[in-house]
Amino acid sequence: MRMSRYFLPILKETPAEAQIVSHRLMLRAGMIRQAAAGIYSWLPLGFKVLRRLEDIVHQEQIRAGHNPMLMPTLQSADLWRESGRYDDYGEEMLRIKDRHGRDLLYGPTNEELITDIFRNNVHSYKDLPLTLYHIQWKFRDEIRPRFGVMRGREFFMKDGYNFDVDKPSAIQAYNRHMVSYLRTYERMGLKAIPMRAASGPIGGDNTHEFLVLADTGESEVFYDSAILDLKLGDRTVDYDDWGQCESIVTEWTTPYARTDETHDQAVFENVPEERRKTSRGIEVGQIFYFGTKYSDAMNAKVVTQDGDRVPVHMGSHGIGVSRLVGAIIEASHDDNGIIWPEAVAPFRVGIVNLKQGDEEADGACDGLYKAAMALGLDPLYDDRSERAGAKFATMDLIGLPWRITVGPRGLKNGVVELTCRKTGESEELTPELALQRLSEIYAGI
RNA sequence: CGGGCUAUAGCGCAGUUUGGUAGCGCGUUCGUCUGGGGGACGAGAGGUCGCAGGUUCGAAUCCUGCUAGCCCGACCA
Repeated sequence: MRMSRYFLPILKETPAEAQIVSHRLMLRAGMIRQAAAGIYSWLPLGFKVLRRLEDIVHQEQIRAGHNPMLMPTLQSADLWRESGRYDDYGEEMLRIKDRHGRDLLYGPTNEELITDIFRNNVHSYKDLPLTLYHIQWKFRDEIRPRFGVMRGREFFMKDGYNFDVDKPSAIQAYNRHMVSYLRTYERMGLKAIPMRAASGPIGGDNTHEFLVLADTGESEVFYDSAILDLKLGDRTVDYDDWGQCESIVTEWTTPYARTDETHDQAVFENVPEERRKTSRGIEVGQIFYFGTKYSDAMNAKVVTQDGDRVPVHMGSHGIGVSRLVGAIIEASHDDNGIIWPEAVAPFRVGIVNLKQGDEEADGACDGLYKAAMALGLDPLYDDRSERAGAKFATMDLIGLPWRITVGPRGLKNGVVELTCRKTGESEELTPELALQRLSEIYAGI
């Protein structure tokens, strides 16, 4: 993309309403604009990041054998009356009437709808296990939305639901989800720690939250620092292998890691003192096993091998995709702006032309730009007639992981400069070598 | 929902106390000079002062009502 044709309304000054760093940077970098309290438009740069995250979530869910689908944002109140949650959910649920006076709601989650789909179409144990998920906009009418996309009213979320014939296989689904989530966050360049959680309004006993450590996090967290060293890396996971999933879950849930809701100081003190850490965390996902809560209420039953009709065991699992955009920025930025992990960067490389209008510089940049596109490097070429300082400041603000700087001084010697946003380190290379280097970096991502 | 606060040009703000017809910085447009970390000079454009009503010769300024947004708390992925 050429910046001269890109819609990138960056702000030099910080808008008054933004309090935390991710909100400030998302506004300044032209990623979002507020439409109403807690409701945002995603401008091209923000939308690109959102899509990158969505893609990663889909890939990892499909890899785990889960079925992508799409449910509507608006739901009929009737199903929620059936589960009893129409009254339980309270003011957070946005209630709407259609022209016929029928009660609708903007879905804050989808247990009822998915259970309805399930009970109408699945009747036998032979169709299990089954996990359905979608990535869709949700709405919770928070009393006080704040912190930009971190706590908006409208948010983009992956929510998935597993259906199993009994508890052991539902626990395998739980484990499978934990592993797939660990992979998902790791691919995004994030350290998200599974922590034992309280179950909240969805219900159930078996639940973990995934938290990204950041000073601005909403939860206080207590953990054994040994958990930070755990990595899936390039381990291959067979999601049908119950033993393997269980051992990975055991590995990740053995070190102490809890939020303030479930924290137990006595247990925590068994952790060696030097590894005992307290911090704040942003919740970016949660998994639940809640048994037959909804299948009982909504009569979702399957026939077992023995011919019995039993309520199906369920769990639900969520990843806050739009919130992750903010969480990643909270965890990865400096005074100059955002620092995107390579896997989620909106563009993989920025090309800065230091002397727009100079025949040699323009020519070199055009060549680099086309070659980078051909290599799939998705470059953003700053071809504006701005001065060097303004172009650098823009690139730093929007946080592309790599920058190629092209100017007359280097071109005299046949080189351009490749700079890493994160470390600030630069290297002079021929344009060909710079592209080759980037291809290698991105080959594994 | 309780407490506090704000609303003036695209953004950040001053002006409101003491009423006299709106200003600064950034951005933006045009021109010239520039050209490796938000450059300089010159000339422009841009505002029903959140909305409605009232007081007054006259309201951004005073009064009443409303709306929207922000912060703290409770709540929350």
